Amino acid sequence: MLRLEEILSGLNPPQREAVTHVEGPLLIVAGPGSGKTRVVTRRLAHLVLSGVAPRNILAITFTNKAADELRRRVMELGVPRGAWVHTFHALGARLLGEFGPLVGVQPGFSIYDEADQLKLVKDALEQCSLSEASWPPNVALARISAAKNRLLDAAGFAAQANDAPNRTYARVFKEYEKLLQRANALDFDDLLLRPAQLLRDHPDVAAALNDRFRHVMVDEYQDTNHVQYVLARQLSQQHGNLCVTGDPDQSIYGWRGADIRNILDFEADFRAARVIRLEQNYRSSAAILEAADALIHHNRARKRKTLWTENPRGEPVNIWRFDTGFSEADRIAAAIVREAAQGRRWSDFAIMYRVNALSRTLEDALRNRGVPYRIARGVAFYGRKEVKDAVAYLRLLVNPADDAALLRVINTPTRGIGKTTIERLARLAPVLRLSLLDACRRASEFEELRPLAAKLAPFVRVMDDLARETSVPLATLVDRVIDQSGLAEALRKERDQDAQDEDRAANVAELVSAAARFAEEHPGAGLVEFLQRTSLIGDQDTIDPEAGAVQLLTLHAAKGLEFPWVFLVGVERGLLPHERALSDGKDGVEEERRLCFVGMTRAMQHLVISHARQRLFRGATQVQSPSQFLREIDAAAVVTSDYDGAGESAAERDSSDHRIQRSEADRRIQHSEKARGHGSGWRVETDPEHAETPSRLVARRSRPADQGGPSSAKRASEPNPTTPYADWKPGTLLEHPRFGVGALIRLEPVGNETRAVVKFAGTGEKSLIIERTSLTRLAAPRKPRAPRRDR
DNA sequence: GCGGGCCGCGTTTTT
DNA sequence: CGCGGCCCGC
Repeated sequence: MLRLEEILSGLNPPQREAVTHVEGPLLIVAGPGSGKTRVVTRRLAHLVLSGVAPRNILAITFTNKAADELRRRVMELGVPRGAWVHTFHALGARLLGEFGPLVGVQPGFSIYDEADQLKLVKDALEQCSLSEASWPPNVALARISAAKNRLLDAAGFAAQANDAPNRTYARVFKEYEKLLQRANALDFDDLLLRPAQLLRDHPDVAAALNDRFRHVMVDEYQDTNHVQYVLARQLSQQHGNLCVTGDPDQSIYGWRGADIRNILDFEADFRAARVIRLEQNYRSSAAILEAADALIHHNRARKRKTLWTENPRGEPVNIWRFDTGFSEADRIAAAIVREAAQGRRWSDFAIMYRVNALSRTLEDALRNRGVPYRIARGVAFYGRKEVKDAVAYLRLLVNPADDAALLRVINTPTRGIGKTTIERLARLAPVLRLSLLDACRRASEFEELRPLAAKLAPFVRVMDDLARETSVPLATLVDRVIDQSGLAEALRKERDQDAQDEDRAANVAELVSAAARFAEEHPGAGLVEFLQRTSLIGDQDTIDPEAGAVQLLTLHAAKGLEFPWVFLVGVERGLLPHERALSDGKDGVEEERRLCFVGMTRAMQHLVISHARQRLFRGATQVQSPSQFLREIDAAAVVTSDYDGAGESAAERDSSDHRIQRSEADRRIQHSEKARGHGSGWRVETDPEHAETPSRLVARRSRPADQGGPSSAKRASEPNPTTPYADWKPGTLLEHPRFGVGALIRLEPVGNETRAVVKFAGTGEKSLIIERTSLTRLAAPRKPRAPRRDR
């Protein structure tokens, strides 16, 4: 059971003060590494200890990952279940599930993602007879989104549109809303806007929810936009028990509508608000903190905050200068290999950059040196085309009015239903006041559609057959949908024919596992809940700091994470601060500075900030100059090294320099070898438990083995190449064309097939159906790992 | 209806 | 340089 001493143990005075604050508005300004999550979880526990029922507590986060983490940690503290812990969007969806009809939202509504939205806007433009050339759909969409963030619906936007372009956008907005409503669909912004309207227009609901949620907590408050601010306010207006946590210095989503003033003005907005500052940093060395603090002091839009730490000073922050992005990448890869040889785990390192485009060079360098890595970007699982297709079938099943879903799948896999057919359908369905699916179904009843009926019939039959089976267990249903829609077969055929490096059939099969897992974790939940969840999952949720690999990520993706070693690359004018932000004036630059601050403060022990004098960008070499931010970092905390520049000192010309030169030659060798099918790769020692420790991860090089890598480590013994998987043991080395080499963790029977759970050092853990994927036992010599995009 | 090829474009992206 | 969208030809 909960005990006060336990809840307060190990807390510093301000942390303790924050945890024990119960009544009234509270702002916790939490600097980086100040134990914020700890305070939030303990505070929630303390509320319960003081007599608040868990079900009367609402905690709002920004990512699913943060919500899951908070839920888990609160439970570990011994707090009984019952508190609502959600992202803003999931909360909105849940409230609309309950009160939706009051604001015109019907049960079973679909949530449209950006692709769906874009399609809808294009349709709306067409309806308004506007050309996409003069009225770029993404601009229109941005206006609509911005309007919704300001709590304006189509009518509200029209009312305040006082110039010609905005009046046009207002027409598009109105049409867009009409299409959404016809599909019984909501976009992401609606998940916030509608609940805000609900609470505004229905005081009884507002009162009931204030009564239900006696205590409201909002995390990452610096990143709230206007609707979120309004929603937080509405939900706590009557009791005033709103506790927000955040750090204005880490507000990095202004470009997306986040309003830093929400946190800066909290005290003015919520009278008698208590403000508690968490300023002691437990994460970073004193040198790192000092450097970051010096940088952020150049911002004007801040809240007073004095960061300090009791941590040792540590090494100075390193600034590394390079001639090219290539030598930058290779030097970093080499440094990681050298550190790894000393016993650092691969997952101790992160490489951060402002734009995704910078990741390629780094990937190449890491691959060349046999370093396993993971990228936070990339098409996340639910973003993959084939998965979205499968999900669209499910959406259509739940919401037959979901026209966007229908358009996605009506000819996927191909059924000979093409542009003309679809156009005719789309033109007539609204006239007949039918959803597209109903129009398909009843095509033979209408003269204009009758010629199409024969072609449409098989598709309609698929949907009708599936609709009759929705009572089977979730995973079974998902499996049937994939199977009976013909998706499974089409993807299998595709795989067998053109042996591409991505196993899309395995990806949709994985959706079945995801459904099974969901059903297990959420007993009683059905397809509707599963879909709601999948619609709200983002890339962020795929970052796994524990994976046995170096993590590559954008600065935006880095927030909330920490790593013993951080490399911040490409810190050059035009890149960080980014040129597009420079044109936004001072506010733009301040946000870029905060971004840099976020990156720096992810580092625990070692921080390397690098820049190159020239960089290959968009096929052309660009001359780059160092970022102004480098000058703003306290010189006393920094050591600068010029790696291949002309003006370097003799002291700088150490062995690492030679390493670079040699590695340049190596790269060329590797390049030609790759072309001949002997590319580099890595292999995993046979103990998956320790797959991430460098001593077990053996870089396999085609060049001589004295390259400074962990080459002294034991080599994996060559596995027997031709044994059926029945005798595959944990630790067996397997190869997958997409994920590379991994170690088997376990086998599980799935019907009459077998699932292999495999830990890939690059990608992390995956479960794959052996029969349906080309998972092979590693044979020597290994084939080149399918290159992601080598030339 | 579908695939090949060409053209244009290219921050960041919690949901 | 690489991707995605779009157009055109089969």
